[in-house]
Amino acid sequence: MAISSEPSRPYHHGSLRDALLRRAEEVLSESGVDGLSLRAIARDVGVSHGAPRRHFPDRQALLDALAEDGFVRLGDEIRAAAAAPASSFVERLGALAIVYVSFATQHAALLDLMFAGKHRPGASESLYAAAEGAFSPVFQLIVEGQAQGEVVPGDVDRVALAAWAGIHGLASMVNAGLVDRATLPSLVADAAERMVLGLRPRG
Amino acid sequence: MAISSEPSRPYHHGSLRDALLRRAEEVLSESGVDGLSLRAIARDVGVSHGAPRRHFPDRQALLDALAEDGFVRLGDEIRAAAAAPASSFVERLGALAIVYVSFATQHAALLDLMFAGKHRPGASESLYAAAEGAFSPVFQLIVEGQAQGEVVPGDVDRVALAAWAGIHGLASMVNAGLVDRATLPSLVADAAERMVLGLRPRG
DNA sequence: CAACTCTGTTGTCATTGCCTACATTCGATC
DNA sequence: GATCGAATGTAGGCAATGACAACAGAGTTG
Repeated sequence: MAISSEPSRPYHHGSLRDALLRRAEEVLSESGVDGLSLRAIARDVGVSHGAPRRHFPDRQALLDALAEDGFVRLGDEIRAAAAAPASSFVERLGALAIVYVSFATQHAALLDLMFAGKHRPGASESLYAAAEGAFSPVFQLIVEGQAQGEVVPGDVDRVALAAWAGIHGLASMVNAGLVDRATLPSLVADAAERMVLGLRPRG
Repeated sequence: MAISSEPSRPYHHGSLRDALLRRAEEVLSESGVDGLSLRAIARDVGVSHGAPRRHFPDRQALLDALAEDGFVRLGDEIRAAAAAPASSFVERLGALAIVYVSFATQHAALLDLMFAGKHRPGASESLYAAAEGAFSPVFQLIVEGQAQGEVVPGDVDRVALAAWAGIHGLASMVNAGLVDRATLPSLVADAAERMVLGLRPRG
């Protein structure tokens, strides 16, 4: 299970922080947050139990870093989907929704971490930044939609939030085990359709 | 903090299970799941650290029981809202949504527990039953709506899930701290409207 | 009253997170 | 390139925790 690497490890690992995060994420997806122990991860990586402290003041800091990393990766995927060629606004937004649900369901434990971290008072500034960065393509797309008259005008934050709630809720319910995984794709399609429908300017 | 009660406690507490659950729920809402320690709760209730084991084989069992209790109480509130006099289908369904979001946001940590438990393999049968029982009024209402032609026909589970995703997602995002609490009521109203809109037969 | 079962107590153990002192390495400055 | 301070890792210790086992009191049932 340990990330086996150089046979004779130098005193300084060189990239301990990254190694810890990598291993932590493995454990996270295999055993959930509760199964994540700093000491065990240190063992797996091959350092002493005190070493992680130099990079993460406490366990929560490690979890925050994982969450932040999660937002970054989610942001990458969303950005890629947003950049992909798409004919219509609807198609474009639908693609983002699919990417989101896909990420959320493939990294259930990580998603919990990501959304548990935001409301913690002491959460780092960079976590917030990462979260905002991840969702910025969505906001951007909605602003474009508004400009093109495809989306109801109004405060973007509010409009986006309302629209995205259905997508996030679906992902959340899948992770809770309320949804048969096989029916997920069609549900996502439905949700995306409903989202676009809900965004339409109403006469 | 402890639930002070009878001065000279008999050897047998009489209702230890309930007392533990009550105290656990207090701790849960004050300090979250991570702050919940079996030993601390036992201390608070005034029993030895081994006593809880007679009622909950391990910590997870206590959490499951909390979740189950949460579903029961949520069910009570939903049922009450469903039973309340309401003129229209729309109004009725909106009332359920409000009750749900209200419960979810007032018991954020508990909600996490409730929805984390469902996908755990070893979760007890009664937890599932409680969850289904809590949501049954929603299903029932949607079936009625379908009968009255107010709701698109089709598999109830699927329709209800799709509709409820927006509500649940909104609650989830509020708990994540993405929503200013002041704007919540109007957002819930929006979400409910969108939900009803999405349920309408199209055609 | 005697066996039996529940329920609670006490003591123990491994694990864990966090802390402090110490060791080794790296890097900047002279 | 030597020196000194900062960064990084090690070793040991501590209190708290969850799980477990052996035991004890209390109620129950024959």
